[in-house]
Amino acid sequence: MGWDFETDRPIYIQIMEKIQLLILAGVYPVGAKLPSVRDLAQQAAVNPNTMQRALAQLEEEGLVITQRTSGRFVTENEEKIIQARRRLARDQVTQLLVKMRELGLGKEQILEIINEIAEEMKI
Amino acid sequence: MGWDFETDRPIYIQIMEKIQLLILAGVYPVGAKLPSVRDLAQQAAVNPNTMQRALAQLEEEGLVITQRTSGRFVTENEEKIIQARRRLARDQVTQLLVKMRELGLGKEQILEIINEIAEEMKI
DNA sequence: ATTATTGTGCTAGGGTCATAATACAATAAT
DNA sequence: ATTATTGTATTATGACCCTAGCACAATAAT
Repeated sequence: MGWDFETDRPIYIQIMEKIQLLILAGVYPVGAKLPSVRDLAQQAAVNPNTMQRALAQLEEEGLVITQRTSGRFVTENEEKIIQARRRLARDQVTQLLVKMRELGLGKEQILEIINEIAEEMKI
Repeated sequence: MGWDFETDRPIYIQIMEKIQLLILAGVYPVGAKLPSVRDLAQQAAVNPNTMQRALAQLEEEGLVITQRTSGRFVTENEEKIIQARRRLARDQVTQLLVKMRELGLGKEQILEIINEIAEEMKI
């Protein structure tokens, strides 16, 4: 199968973001063991080098901890996860509002579109 | 000066998106002449080849028309611009809602964050 | 004790992206 | 008529990305 990647951004960054999202969403819970580099690489249909690179990056964010020969684990620090989730959500919203304002839309128009699409997506 | 670019995506794509946004926002009005490839390249502090590539791409979207030796112009077809603006706005919102849902947030929480940030941005 | 699994490191090759430096043809400007 | 401006094309070079195919050291599993 493999994961879906956009063609215009480095794969290793998209992998990083995807795994981060899985952690923030609780798919990989606090303290859980991540699959091995090789397993994840196979899941994503990507070269192990690329997956290794993504995971090494993820480590710098502090959400993941490496134990040299037993594997990688989601941090036990739940507060860090909560804050990262909050920050990601706020960043996404900020990014949207900036772009909508650049398009010349006001708050009312923005909320209208959001409600319209939320309806379509059954949120 | 030069424009701001993210480091993780091709510059020519970011240029394409930026000029498209300027057109949709009316900074380059219907029928207006765009600056020349060389001028735009200098404004953006980018190689003319890169700017040329971005503009050639923009052309395929149909928002811009080229006249071989007099320059490039925003399309006279205002309806096309309106539709493109509407589509961009909807795509941005959809993209946000998908990500927020992946984060496990519900509609109420999403709207709360939006209002909070809209307040901070004085929208 | 042996084997398997873990993260990690290395080199080589092909592809895309961006820059640099020219060049050309068509037409607008003078 | 001459010059300047326009989009466009070409070649070369360096950087980064991704894959491929290895290899090694430490430890978990047997």
